Amino acid sequence: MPPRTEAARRGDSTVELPAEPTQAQRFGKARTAQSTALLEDYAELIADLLATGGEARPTDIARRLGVSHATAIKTIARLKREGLATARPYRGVFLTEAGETLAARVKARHRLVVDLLRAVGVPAEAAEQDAEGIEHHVSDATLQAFSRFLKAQR
Amino acid sequence: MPPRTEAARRGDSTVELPAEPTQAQRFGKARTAQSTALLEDYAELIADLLATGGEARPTDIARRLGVSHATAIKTIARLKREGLATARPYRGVFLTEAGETLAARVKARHRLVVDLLRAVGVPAEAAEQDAEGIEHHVSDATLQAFSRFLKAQR
DNA sequence: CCTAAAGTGTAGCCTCGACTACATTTCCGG
DNA sequence: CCGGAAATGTAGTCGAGGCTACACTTTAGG
Ligand SMILES: [Mn+2]
Ligand SMILES: [Mn+2]
Ligand SMILES: [Mn+2]
Ligand SMILES: [Mn+2]
Repeated sequence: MPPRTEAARRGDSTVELPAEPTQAQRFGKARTAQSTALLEDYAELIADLLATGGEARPTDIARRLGVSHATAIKTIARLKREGLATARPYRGVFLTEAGETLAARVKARHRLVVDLLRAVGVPAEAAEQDAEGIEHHVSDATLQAFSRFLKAQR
Repeated sequence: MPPRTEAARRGDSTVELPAEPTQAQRFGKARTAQSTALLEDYAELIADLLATGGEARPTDIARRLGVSHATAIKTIARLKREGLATARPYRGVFLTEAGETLAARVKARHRLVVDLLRAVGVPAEAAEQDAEGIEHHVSDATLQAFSRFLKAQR
């Protein structure tokens, strides 16, 4: 069953529209972003717990995320593997330099996304809810645009 | 090791800030949204292929998404399980009524997300790229706000 | 018409992220 | 000071979503 799609052959010198490889790259990047989303949320949350309560315990993390403590512990193991966190058994979780950097970036981004949603008229609770997922798919270019837009708003 | 977090006990009558169960629900919803993201992208793409080329073959779908054809076929099986698509062996994939409804909704939402990003100053390519991930986390309330904002823009 | 290339399908493997069940460690309160 | 509750850690299972390898249809084209 050879190609039925005779159009859109390689070799077209004149660009026209969202070509197939372009779309494939977009989907691929979106998949990559998703794979780091969980780590970002953990880093942000751990930093928050450390800042407020002074310690980040697996059970606290699990309760805040709405998952079992076993799940949290496994993901913390992944954070350690990726060099984002350390943990002393029965003594809580801590962020490495890289982890803190990530957390700070993620926190600022989260805030910016919520602010932009609010600025275009999204109700508070919907903005908070949607931002939790949206934030992981916002590129630097988009983030800068958000920032400029908010600055120009006032 | 009993609870160290004495504050924020259940029974607080005076609301104050993003409580723990609230945050857990947000994360949970974001996880749910993510689980349907792939099906949404497939539905949208299949509808697009059927509308333009007349047929949606596993290989075309795979190439457009940037995955192996085996992966595409497995996900198509999930679409069938969920009642969103049908397929006759060696004869391509089709959408059910539910699948078409989903595809239409997803396509409109995708467009709206891109338009809003562009409207707040996001460069074209970044808007297209980020929308691919963002779209799956935009609630109806947010979508309505986007629509209102764009209408008011002009 | 027949064959080889393209498409399709199946099987088996992997990682991630979720869960439950159970074992171990810590530490509070009587 | 010690017993039990809470927290922590470990093991095993599951489904989703990737992949490669291989077998089987279909069909274009010589
Ligand atoms: Mn998030
Ligand atoms: Mn966040
Ligand atoms: Mn998408
Ligand atoms: Mn889309």
